[in-house]
Amino acid sequence: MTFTQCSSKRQDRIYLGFASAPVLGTTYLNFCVSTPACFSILQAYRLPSSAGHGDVMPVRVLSEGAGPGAEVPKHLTRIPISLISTSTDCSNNTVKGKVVSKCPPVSPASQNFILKTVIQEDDSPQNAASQNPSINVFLFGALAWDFNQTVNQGDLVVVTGFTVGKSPTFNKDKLHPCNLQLKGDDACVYVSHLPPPPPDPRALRTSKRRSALSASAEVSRSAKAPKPAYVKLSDLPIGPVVNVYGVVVFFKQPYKSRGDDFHSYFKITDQSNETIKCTIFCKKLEDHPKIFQNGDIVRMHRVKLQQRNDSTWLVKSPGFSALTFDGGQGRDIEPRTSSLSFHFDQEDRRIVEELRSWSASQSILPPVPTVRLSDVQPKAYFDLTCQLLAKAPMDSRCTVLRVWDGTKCPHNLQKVIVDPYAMEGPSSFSKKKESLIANILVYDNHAVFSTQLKPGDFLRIYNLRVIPGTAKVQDLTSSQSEEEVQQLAFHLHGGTTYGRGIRVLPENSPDVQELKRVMETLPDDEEEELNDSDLLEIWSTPPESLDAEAVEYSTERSCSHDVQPVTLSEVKRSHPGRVHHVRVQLRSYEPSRLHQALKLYCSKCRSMQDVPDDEEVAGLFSEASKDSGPCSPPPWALSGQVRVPADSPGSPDRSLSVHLSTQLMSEDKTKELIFLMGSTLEETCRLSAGYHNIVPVRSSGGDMALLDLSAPFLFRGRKRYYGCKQCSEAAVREPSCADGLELIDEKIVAEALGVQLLQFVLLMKLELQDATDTLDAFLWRDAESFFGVKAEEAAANQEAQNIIRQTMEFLCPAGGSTGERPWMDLCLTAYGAEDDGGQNQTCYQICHSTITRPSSTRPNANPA
DNA sequence: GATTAGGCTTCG
Repeated sequence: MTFTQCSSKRQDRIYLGFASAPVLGTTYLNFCVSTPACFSILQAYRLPSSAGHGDVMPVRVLSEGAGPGAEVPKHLTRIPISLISTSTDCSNNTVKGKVVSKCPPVSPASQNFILKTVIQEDDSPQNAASQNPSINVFLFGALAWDFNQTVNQGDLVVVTGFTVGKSPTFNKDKLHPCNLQLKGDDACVYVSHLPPPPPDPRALRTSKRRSALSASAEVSRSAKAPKPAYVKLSDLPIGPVVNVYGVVVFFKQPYKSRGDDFHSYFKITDQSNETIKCTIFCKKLEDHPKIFQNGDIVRMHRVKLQQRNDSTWLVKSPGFSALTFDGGQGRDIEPRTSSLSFHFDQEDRRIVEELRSWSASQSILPPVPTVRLSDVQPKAYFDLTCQLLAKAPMDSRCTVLRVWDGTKCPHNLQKVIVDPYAMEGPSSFSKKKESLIANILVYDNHAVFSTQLKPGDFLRIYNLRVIPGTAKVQDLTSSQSEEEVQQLAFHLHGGTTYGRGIRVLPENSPDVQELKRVMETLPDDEEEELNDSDLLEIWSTPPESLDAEAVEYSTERSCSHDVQPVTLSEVKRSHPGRVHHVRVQLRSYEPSRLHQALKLYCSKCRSMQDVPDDEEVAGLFSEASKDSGPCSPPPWALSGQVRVPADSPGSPDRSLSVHLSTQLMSEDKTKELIFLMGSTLEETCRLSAGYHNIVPVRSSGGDMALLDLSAPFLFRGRKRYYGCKQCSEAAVREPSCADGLELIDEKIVAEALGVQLLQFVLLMKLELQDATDTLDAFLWRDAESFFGVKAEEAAANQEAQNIIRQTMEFLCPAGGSTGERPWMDLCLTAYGAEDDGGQNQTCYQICHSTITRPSSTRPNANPA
């Protein structure tokens, strides 16, 4: 049996409508013959008196097709839009452009219509969207009405008889400093219509799979609504609302912005070779274009080009809607949308097919990073189409997705320890299926998004990173030998760069269909029979995701509280004074240098202090030895000399003065307790090997006194004891051992000396985590039972320290991932406490909880 | 009604 632990090496740091205007009455239409350019003329001819205009108005609408055409008078000179200024001579000039937007006519005064349209130079030398000049054109009165009836987006117009005004909206729309105003007898518009699309009997067939309701909605829509015109991306005017089609060449999945909406960022291109950035904000995720991969074709209605920061962006405007199509040639043309009602006909089909074949003939798309698990390469980034089998939150920022795509990755894959209770979906699979499963750790925003995923979902995970690493594999058959094996981990880092994200694919998507076909060739889990050896393995080994040590380490609650386990977020919401049971992982802990976890605690004044380090203590000894004036020992003491062996060969032994209790002398217990004066810390430690209790003393004004209580008042073997400065009334007194049998220990000495004994405690702050939250909890009162180690022992012996260190390393492996941290069942108490600023806060303490260790690290089982 | 964000890898 082997266990693995991932220690993947960190690499270097490594987004026209038709106004339902009141009926004006009859407009008189007069048809003329078109020029080769197929122009029609819109000219005021006559308006009924009911419209409130003069009897005769120069309105004439001339339609293309059969009949005589119209010609733009030859004496008129065309001027480029870019050269229009308020000083332009209007009488003999024309302006020609494509209608890129047409607003509904408005009627500020009753029946006095105004219509705004934007025309754009269609044949200027430059082809860039921002370069093609366009201008606002305002039409008044009956001309506005006729224009609305006759002219469509995309039509080519020539206007004459205009006046040039200053554009009040130039600052906003950046279109043109001037506008054209068409009113009065001289105003005239020549129109060249876009050819109408041929009728297509298949128009409605694409909706065959849709419900009758939506199909009928389409029919009714297409019967009533005008056909939208689409603007080529190179012709996009800045400002006006337009409709567009484009091939996606870059995209990010919609993600929650810092504002209120989801944000989609993508780029589209078309046959004009213009690439346009699109940035769409929508509250609802389903309103965003459903882009699955580069090459997809997006149709957007009611968007506008906006100029900002030296660049242009396509943004949505009111009434925005989007359809998305697979961009693959020959694939079904099935619009992706959540809208029940949308217009889609043979014209759309033609546009999609044209874009597909155009895009197939170009090299506009980046290489497809979609690979299967069988083909993954270390260090690569790739898009994975897969099925989610199970998932489990690892902590508040990480979720593991257990996925498969029916192929077997030839590399070793990272194992992840998952709490079976936290797993959504099966917590184990057959051995065969298990070998096809990849554990994908998704972080941050993706972990949040993953809460919406359900086992069984088909997913595409974008920009998944393959991280090569090594795992320590312990082969128990060869006792303690460890070998390192290469393995791969899959991470979906937080953020959206390079389109990182997760998308649920619909079941009918061709990629999912393909995936299903592969999976269907594999035997079902249930069909696999368990044989004897499998059974044996199940009995004798833990689940594969647990490592060998984890089997032996476990946490237990020893309390008798009858409460159900709760999540950390629930703990945080409850009031202080309660007991909670939680199932958590250790995210981090303080102090990282474990010796700093040792504290000295006074049970009387409840103060806590750090254990002084050796340097500080040595300083106190050296200070004390300077006060070596004459000293009269107390009457109960006998004074003498003690020889301190030299610390190195060649140097002389040193003699120090000691004082002993007369009573102990009489009992021949000379080794039990000595009062030692003038020694260094080091000498005191050396002597502590031969004397059970050593109390360092000094001379103070001729009397014998204890050292400053920052130093230990007592040395007992390797243990040192400290007193509370605040609560002690220290004086050198003879310990009383009434029966003479009592062992002299720190308590007896402390009591005799009037020292309030400080207690060794372990104090740690553990950052706990579960799927819902993190929480800082103190481990203090029950720290000794948690580790099974006395704090006093930890202060004095290496073995005890090792146990604590190993336990912490097991609970929170250095450099280890969340997946490698075991789950702990803990009992927490919540209590109110004042912080340094006197503010009330809730604190948490771990209690009644124990770690049980494997035998190899149990105290005394394996003395070093 | 405005805001959000506006690509260009990596904490885990």
